[in-house]
Amino acid sequence: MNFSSIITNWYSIHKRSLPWRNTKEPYYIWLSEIILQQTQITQGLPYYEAFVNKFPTVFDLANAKESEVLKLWQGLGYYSRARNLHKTATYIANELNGTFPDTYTDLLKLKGIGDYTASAIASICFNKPTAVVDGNVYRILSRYYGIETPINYTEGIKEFKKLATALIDKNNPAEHNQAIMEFGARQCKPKNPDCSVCPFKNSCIALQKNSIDKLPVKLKKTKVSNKYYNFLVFISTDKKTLFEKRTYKGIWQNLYQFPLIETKTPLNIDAFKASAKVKSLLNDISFEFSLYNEKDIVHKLSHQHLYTKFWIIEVDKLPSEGISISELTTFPTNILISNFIDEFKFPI
DNA sequence: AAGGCGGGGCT
DNA sequence: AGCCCAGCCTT
Repeated sequence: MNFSSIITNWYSIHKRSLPWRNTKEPYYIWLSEIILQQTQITQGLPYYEAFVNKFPTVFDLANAKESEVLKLWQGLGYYSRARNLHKTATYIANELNGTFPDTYTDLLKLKGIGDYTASAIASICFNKPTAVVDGNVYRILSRYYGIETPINYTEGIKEFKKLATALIDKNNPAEHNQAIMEFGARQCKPKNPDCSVCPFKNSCIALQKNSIDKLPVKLKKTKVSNKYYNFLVFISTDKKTLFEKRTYKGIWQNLYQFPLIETKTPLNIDAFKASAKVKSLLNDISFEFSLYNEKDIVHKLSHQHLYTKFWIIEVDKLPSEGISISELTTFPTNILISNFIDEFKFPI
């Protein structure tokens, strides 16, 4: 049996039942692929269900406001996916009459669709022999063939794409692609795979050379920077607060948050009171403030650690136009703000 | 070519 | 604490 047959045989026995495996409708496959980018199935699954429920067709998604899409995406991370999802839905609904492109090349032109996703949709929906190369495929191929080329540089990316393309079953690319990814997720796992039950145990180079835990090779280290976030949680006597949209580039673009003072070093109470933002906002206003959390809440992103304080500022009247506290949960926010709103006892 | 972009789970 | 996850976009 060749590589593809072994993989698809394994898949026919071990595959999980997942909602997007019951359809070849491009809209649903696209939705699932975007949600699952850099996201484990257990984390993405409830979001997929929510999106299918709220936006059953690409037209429903296109007709929504971006803030509605972000609200449903809240907590999933990599929010550019949601913004691009909405942009592409609008394009497909309005310019393509709701019909998805059916080739790798045309799919690749869409916002938010790169090599992996174009290959996935073209193969699963349109039976094109376009091989997917995701984290699972890198791991399986590097181990099985004992390939030590780093997977995060151009040379490795091209080498693995070429190999995956050579291996794909042209008669059944949809099944092949899904099978190899499921095999990577369930059998050829990153840590402690049970190679004793692997169908490739007699031919896997890494297993023979005892190098399973060294492959795939990935060189870059993401360096993490520390930042100090001070959120200003205003509470007025008429039960309003200030909530702002992050319109600038960077993390959490187009999500909402309390007014923020960002510093490179911790902000003590005196520095907080002396800060330009506090002064400008609270000039000529009487207020009382307290600190919600004495110890910083540490919010860890892949490339930043955010040491966060929430400052509670009670005022008679807001320094500028605000929103009703009861409306807070209708705005899309990051998980940090969302958790605070859930846990803090606002006087509603 | 390199770096930014989230949040959760596992070891 | 570090790595990984059905990657993509901008610079």
